[in-house]
Amino acid sequence: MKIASWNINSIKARLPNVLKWIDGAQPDILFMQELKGIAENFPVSEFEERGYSVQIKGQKTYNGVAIASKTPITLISDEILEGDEQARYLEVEIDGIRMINVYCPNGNPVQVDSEKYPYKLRWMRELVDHLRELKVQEIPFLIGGDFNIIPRDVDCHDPKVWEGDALFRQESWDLWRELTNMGLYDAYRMMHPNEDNCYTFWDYQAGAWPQNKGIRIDHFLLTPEIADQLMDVQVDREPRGWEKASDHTPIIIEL
DNA sequence: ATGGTTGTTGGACAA
Repeated sequence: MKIASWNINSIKARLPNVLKWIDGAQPDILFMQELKGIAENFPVSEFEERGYSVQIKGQKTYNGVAIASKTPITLISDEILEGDEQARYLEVEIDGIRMINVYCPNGNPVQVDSEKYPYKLRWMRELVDHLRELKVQEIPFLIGGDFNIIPRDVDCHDPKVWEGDALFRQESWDLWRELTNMGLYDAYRMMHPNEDNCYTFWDYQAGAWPQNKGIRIDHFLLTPEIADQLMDVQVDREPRGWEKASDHTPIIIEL
């Protein structure tokens, strides 16, 4: 079973690229983030024509997440923070496996007069607590998406550039540590423990892509039962080089 | 240090 995650940065702008990639890569399941539109405007039929069911949590202009799956999707929950206006979370069951698609808050700018960073930490705190609860209930699960956390120095081209950034600071690392220390396995690092050419995001600006100045912020985390079934993990850099590319590229796990 | 780009929108704001 191939499961992919891709921050597509607008389903409207990216539809041709997304369909092209799906037709080639043939994932069984695709997590999408940053739809940047309401559910009513999601091109459901384009996915159904290709044999996918779709679950959407949309919002005007910002955020938005969706899951496309070859086998039926059962919705468990579509928010992690109660009453959150931002569409960032989908928890479902597919093929008897609990799956969570997240678009975690970016958190920048980090400054006293901005609510962005406190919101990131609040959101992630709620996520960590919820995943702990799933562990207590002994529910095997996988969680994938744009975590907006650079786990370690090796996950970015130049740690100096990211110093102080919301994606690369102590509170974010502490939360990542909680995720891994509760027994969730970073799928990419299971298969590629020392790979430094591992990036999933390159900024549109300043030639980040041609100079390969990227960061690894799109992740899959697996409970041990799922991790035992992991066969392969790849980052597909090809779509980042296409015309009208998203600034992220897909990460694919194979169970 | 700043700005560089893309997307939603039709001027900022987010990333």
